[in-house]
Amino acid sequence: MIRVALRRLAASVLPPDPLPSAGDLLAWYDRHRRALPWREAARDPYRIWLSEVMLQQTTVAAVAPRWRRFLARFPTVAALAAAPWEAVAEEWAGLGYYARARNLHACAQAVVARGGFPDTVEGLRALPGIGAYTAAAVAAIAFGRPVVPLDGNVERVTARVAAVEEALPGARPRLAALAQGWMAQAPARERPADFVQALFDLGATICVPRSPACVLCPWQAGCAGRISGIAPLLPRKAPKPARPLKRGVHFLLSDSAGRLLLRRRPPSGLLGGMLGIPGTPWREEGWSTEEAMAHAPLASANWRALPGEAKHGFTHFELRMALLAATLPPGAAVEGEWLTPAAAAQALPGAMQRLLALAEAAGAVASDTA
DNA sequence: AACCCGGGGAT
DNA sequence: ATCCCAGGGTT
Repeated sequence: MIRVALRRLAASVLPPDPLPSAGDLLAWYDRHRRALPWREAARDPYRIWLSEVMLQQTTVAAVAPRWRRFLARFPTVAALAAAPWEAVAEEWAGLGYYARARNLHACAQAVVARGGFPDTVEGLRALPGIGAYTAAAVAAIAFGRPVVPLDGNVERVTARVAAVEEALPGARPRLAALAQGWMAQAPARERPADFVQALFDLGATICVPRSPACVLCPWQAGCAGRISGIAPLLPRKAPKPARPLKRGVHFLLSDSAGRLLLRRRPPSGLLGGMLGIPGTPWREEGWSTEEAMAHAPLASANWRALPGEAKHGFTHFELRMALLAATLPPGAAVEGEWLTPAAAAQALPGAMQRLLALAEAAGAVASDTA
């Protein structure tokens, strides 16, 4: 209450904060911009869009090689649209947030159907997998629209420069308005693509979450957070709840050729549309052997428990999986797809790869270290 | 508004 | 162990 009163008093007595200089930031960007693969080519909306979707909650270092590999396999939006889902899923395996891949595929088909990418925020926003952030990012970077996408970098830079003490996510509209106000200045509005990427680079290389390098910052002189000494504490965030522990039991069935039984998971939900190793649902209560066996792909087989557990952390829960292994009895038929261990390691999400590693450590599958 | 959805790197 | 990352969809 006292703080709010003081801020009101200050606002009534002191002149308004000077706007950060877009020119200073752009001059810094011209000297220190990161060399990223999607900045090398001309402004191809397909390549920009692909990079933005891959970069959702995924680091630049992880995306760069996958972006190149994806484009080598699907060089155009038409090629992506025409590809079968299985090929897209295989190419996305390991990148996480698999709804991104499903929406990417649907978006490519929608873009081809309408004859190309829309060049406005509203048009982009209507496409599958394109939310407020990606619409603004593609509009600014690929089409030169003067809009600022609000990502984690821009949130952090803006909260610090303006010393916004309100916690996320409540502060988001205020931060977006502040950043959009900067874009309205010259020369930012003449270089929208560079200005938003300059904000990204500032947040990624100088205005980092912990220990920001304020002495190197082109905006240090006008940064209210630095001046008041609270920059490293911003932006404030609402506390997150603890993650529960869940357990599951999985079944690794090998045929006489050493191939493994996998099944395609349901198209929506956790790891949706991806291949998986058959198993029980994942729940907080543990599984008895009898109870788990009801979920086995084949009841009559030489199932044996492998030592240890596979652990995997998801955003909202921690997972521990036990693994039973068996070989396919002659003449038995089961539903699913048979893949070699090497092919499985290529196609499976990380959680399932943990199970494969457990099996390899127990000598239950051929380790493909060749 | 609340909840769901991966994986990897830095600290 | 925790935080963070060029977020989006569903209900």
